[in-house]
Amino acid sequence: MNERHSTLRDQRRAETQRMIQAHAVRLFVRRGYDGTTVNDVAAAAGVSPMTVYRHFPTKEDLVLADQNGPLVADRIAATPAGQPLVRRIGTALVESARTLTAGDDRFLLARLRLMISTPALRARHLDNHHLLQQAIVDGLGDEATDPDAAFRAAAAASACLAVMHTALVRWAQDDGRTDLADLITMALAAAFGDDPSRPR
Amino acid sequence: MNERHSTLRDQRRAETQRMIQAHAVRLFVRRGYDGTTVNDVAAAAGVSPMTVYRHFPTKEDLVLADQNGPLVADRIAATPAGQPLVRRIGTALVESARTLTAGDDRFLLARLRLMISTPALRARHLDNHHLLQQAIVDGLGDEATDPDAAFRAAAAASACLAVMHTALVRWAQDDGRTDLADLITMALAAAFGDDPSRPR
DNA sequence: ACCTTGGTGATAGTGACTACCAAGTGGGGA
DNA sequence: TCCCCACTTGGTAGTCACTATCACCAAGGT
Repeated sequence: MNERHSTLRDQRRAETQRMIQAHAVRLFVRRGYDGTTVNDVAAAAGVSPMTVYRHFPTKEDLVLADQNGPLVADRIAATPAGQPLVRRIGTALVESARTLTAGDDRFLLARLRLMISTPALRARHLDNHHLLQQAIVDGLGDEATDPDAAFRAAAAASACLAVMHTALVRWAQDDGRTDLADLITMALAAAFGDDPSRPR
Repeated sequence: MNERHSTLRDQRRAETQRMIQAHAVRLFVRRGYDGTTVNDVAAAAGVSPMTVYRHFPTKEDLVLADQNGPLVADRIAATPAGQPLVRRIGTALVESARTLTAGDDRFLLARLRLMISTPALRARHLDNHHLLQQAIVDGLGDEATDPDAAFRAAAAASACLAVMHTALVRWAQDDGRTDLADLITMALAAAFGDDPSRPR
């Protein structure tokens, strides 16, 4: 069939998505999330409302959509299996934060501030951790086969992700001045104990 | 003015709220959350849609509304300040779970299953932890005055709440057969390693 | 040259939610 | 006891997110 043929179409599709999202975030920042309708976004982007809904199923996705989720999950699955799970996940989260903040922070910060200040966005953003948590548990597949081990892994993963979210909130409040990786490290230490050498 | 005069009116108000919520959950369980409109709920409860919206600002509140939040926050504030925060919060959560499951579980379980299976409800339920987290940090007021201490407390609180949520999901999946307090204890041990028998 | 596929657009809905305004009712002060 | 008023409720008409269904067009492979 058509597996890798339609790279050009994929490129155009990705480009229109990026363009629509850029207009959306710009309008949301300027007029507020609730003060901006999807029709406004469509008009600003020069497309029909239908097109916006095709690329972003919900209005919230206009802010929340990114490709960072699987990246983090893969990084966690690649950590050595010997260490305790919270340390493995924590390390992967800190490394991901370093990668993420290496580029342009402004767009990321704008989106993050919207996510934190808007209840609907904050809720969905937290709920996305559910997917990441499942990906983590699945990525451990062979290590945690019985239900109890999977449950324990899920508990550890959710705790780490919640801690990261707290650090993200703090980072956004500080306008990105503090290093995100350091914030996550500090938050992880506060939650799980700050002894770096040995599992407690 | 009218401070404590209207106890009778408060009673009636609470009663109609309880009645509307009971009808709502019953319909949601039977026909599904998305398959039930607020008008359906209003009709089943014998009131106008307006009245439903007055008592429950959003459709989600028909499932999520309860009075357990402040109860937990108070219990945490009452824990001895000497112990590490995750242990204090964890203990309070386990005790709250015991209190909560002492009564009738069926209504609680039905609501919980709805919250877990319905994306919009799951998101809001997680977001409610944000309020509880803030209440915990505020309840510690005198103990954590500088911003860094508050940040660390927030990180610990969010981690504990996320772990509790994982236990709640497992509890609902087990139809409440396992003891909720035991599940929370196990999940806390998996995340924080403060299992008295064997730190991992 | 077909014609299949995928992106786009217009129309007409449904349903959650929000003013705004009208009416009844119970409770407390005169 | 009676009346006033706050509280609760109901109706109407709207906005807005989102969906279903139609048709159109522009590639891209055969």
